[in-house]
Amino acid sequence: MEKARRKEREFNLRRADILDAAVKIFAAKGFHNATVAEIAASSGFAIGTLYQFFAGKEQLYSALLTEKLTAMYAAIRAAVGGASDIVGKIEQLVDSQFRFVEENAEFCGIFVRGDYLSLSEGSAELRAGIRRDYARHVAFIAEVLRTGIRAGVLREMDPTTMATALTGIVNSYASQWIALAETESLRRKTSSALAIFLEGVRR
Amino acid sequence: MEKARRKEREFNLRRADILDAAVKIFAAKGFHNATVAEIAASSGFAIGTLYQFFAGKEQLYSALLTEKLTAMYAAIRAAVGGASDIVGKIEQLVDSQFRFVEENAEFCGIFVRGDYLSLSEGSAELRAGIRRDYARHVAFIAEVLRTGIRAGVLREMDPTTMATALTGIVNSYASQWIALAETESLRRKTSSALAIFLEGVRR
Amino acid sequence: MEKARRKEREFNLRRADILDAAVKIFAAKGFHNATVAEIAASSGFAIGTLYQFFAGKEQLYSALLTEKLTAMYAAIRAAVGGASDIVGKIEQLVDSQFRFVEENAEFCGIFVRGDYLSLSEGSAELRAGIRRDYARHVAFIAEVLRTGIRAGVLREMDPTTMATALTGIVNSYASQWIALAETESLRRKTSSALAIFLEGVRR
Amino acid sequence: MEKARRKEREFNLRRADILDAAVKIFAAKGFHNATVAEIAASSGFAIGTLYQFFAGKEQLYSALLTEKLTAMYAAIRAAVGGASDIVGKIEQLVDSQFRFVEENAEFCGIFVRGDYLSLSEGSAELRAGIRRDYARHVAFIAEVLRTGIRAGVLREMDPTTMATALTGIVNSYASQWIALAETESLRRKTSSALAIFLEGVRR
DNA sequence: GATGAATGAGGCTTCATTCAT
DNA sequence: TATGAATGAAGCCTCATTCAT
Repeated sequence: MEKARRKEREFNLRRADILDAAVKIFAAKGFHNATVAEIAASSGFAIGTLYQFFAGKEQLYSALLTEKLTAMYAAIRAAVGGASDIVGKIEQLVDSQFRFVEENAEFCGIFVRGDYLSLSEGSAELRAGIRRDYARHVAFIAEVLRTGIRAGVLREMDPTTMATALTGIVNSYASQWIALAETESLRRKTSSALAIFLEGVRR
Repeated sequence: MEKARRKEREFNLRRADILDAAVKIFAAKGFHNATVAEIAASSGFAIGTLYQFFAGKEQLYSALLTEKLTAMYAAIRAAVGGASDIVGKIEQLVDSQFRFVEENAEFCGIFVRGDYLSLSEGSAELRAGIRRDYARHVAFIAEVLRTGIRAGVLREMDPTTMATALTGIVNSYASQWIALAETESLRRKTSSALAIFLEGVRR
Repeated sequence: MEKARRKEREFNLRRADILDAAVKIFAAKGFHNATVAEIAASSGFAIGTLYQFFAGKEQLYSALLTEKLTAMYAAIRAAVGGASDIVGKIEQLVDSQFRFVEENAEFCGIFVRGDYLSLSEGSAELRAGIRRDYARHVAFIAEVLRTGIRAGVLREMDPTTMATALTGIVNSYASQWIALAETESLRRKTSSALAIFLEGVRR
Repeated sequence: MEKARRKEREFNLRRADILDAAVKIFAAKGFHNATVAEIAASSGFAIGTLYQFFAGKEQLYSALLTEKLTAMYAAIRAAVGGASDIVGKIEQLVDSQFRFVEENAEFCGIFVRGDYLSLSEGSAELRAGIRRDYARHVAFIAEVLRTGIRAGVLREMDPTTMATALTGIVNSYASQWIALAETESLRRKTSSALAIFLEGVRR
């Protein structure tokens, strides 16, 4: 059936419209201060319509976080996979994350704003899922770094600790960029972040 | 009047009791899921009594954040001031922050949990204040680092960017420690963080 | 036109299908907890289609009650009309009602469940109609009994009161049977009900 | 503490006020068409206040039914206990039930209206409880009648069936009285009901 | 000063009904 | 004619705040 196809495509488009509207509101006001009515109005649908796409406010929020983060992690892995040498991989790590932040500034604002997890106690599931995915991401980075250590390019050091430092630097640059609503490209900072991580700041 | 003194001292003690109870609740459930009734019960006061110490829930939360952060920044400055050379200052920067996190794990959990800013739109004031203080903190660190650059110890590089990287590393270590509820002292990680920041990870 | 005939017949068949599906749902969950979507799904029609047969949920419910009850009253009258003597008529009264309950257990469950009248204030009409029909039914029974009194078979007593007692006994037997989901035939109880009504329980 | 006493008494008074207001509304409009706001307004409290006395709308309704029915069953048992001979006991059974109906016409209207059980599927508990209590009541009546059979006063017959018939007659009289909003005392009908139950209608 | 019961605005969600396809 | 996605009014409930005791 051709019809079913089109239906599904339209469904996904509308769903994406809602998510787009929701990101803006959630990023601007936080989970609790955003109202379903507001998101509905902003997405151009009636309140009831949202409930045909998402089972509730929390599920909408949850879908937002989960899907975007999944995409981000995937993009980063793809970028890293495209580089051949260690340093290139680390550079891609930083650069692809910066690219994602630039392209999803509003979404990332949720994290800088800080309320990405202020949900009812019920949804420990989402919290756990996000944390698990983050842990996996750090583990992935650690694995990349471990290769560098084995290759003798990086210092002998716990790779997870190294990965923690790297994500810290990257997140901090990104947070600054978002918080200050800087217009200059964040990606220009890639080399700076990379340099500090690789060479340190001591002369 | 001696009486007025005692009154004030008692007032401050009670106020601190409330804040202590509030930290635990806010850290455990987030701003919106914590109820005033809960905080009152946990602090041993009646609901109405809380309103004699704080004008409202947001103000209580605000006081909590502001005062703790002020103390933290002050502690860091004091620690840095106690060191004479650049590297020692940077070490104190890291170490004193780690110490604060260790001693205020619950409070810092608020930040890792992420909802430190999920307030009503009205309190943009608090948000702005926290951001301003953070910016000042970064500026302070940048100033320390600038001295290091001038002294030829650190690389020629934008000191604010350097400071951003440093706070990123420190926060990332701290977040990991809190999120994983690690028991081992966070301060043991000081040298590791310092090494990465100063020397980088490249062999 | 032959076509119009077939159309009408089809219309009535579909209508009956919907009513059949509706009885089950209403009986199981009550008027308010049953949803139109549920009835539509269960009857195999689309939601919108239901509205071509019934003007609304209440009207559907109303039609259900009215038509079934009308059929029941008619069946009872027919049965009573088939008997020649008073006692035979009363026996038919009881027996035909029991038969209807057995054959329409789900429908009667609506009454035992109790929400046959929990409608919006608007539909006082239906309420009134059902009550009127019930009053007529009681009046009909009273008339039958009056004949018995005149014939000297029954005690001198207000026939309406007698009729009230009889319907009470019958309804009570039926309710028990439905509530306990008994498998044994309810009609076996006809003689028992009749005996109590006619002879009483005193030895 | 004298204070706690008074508090509790006041609490119960207010609670009773709410129940009184609720009976009227529920009886007039049914469970689903009655709104919490309406009950609150009618009882002179704010909406939120109701929730300090009852956990929710269903619990309020549930308390209403449970408490009233418990009182009714208790009153009936007390009345029956006060009679010495079988016939006197049966008479008390009928009379005390009629008295309760007269004194609680509004409440009993809930049953005549019929929606006493149209609750969400969740509260099967209440439904089960009411049915259990009713079964116990019938069993109690059956026990009384069994004594009459043993004493040779009543016919040899299944006492539960007899009890079913008796409750049917009584309920039917009561329903008529409520439905027709008759002003004449229902208790005058006690002897009529008793006569039919004991002697039947056959001359 | 301390208390905590009362308040009621505001949020999330449901579902009967409509109407464009 | 049949469909079922969209609609939005209306209801239940929460909880920060007040104020009479």
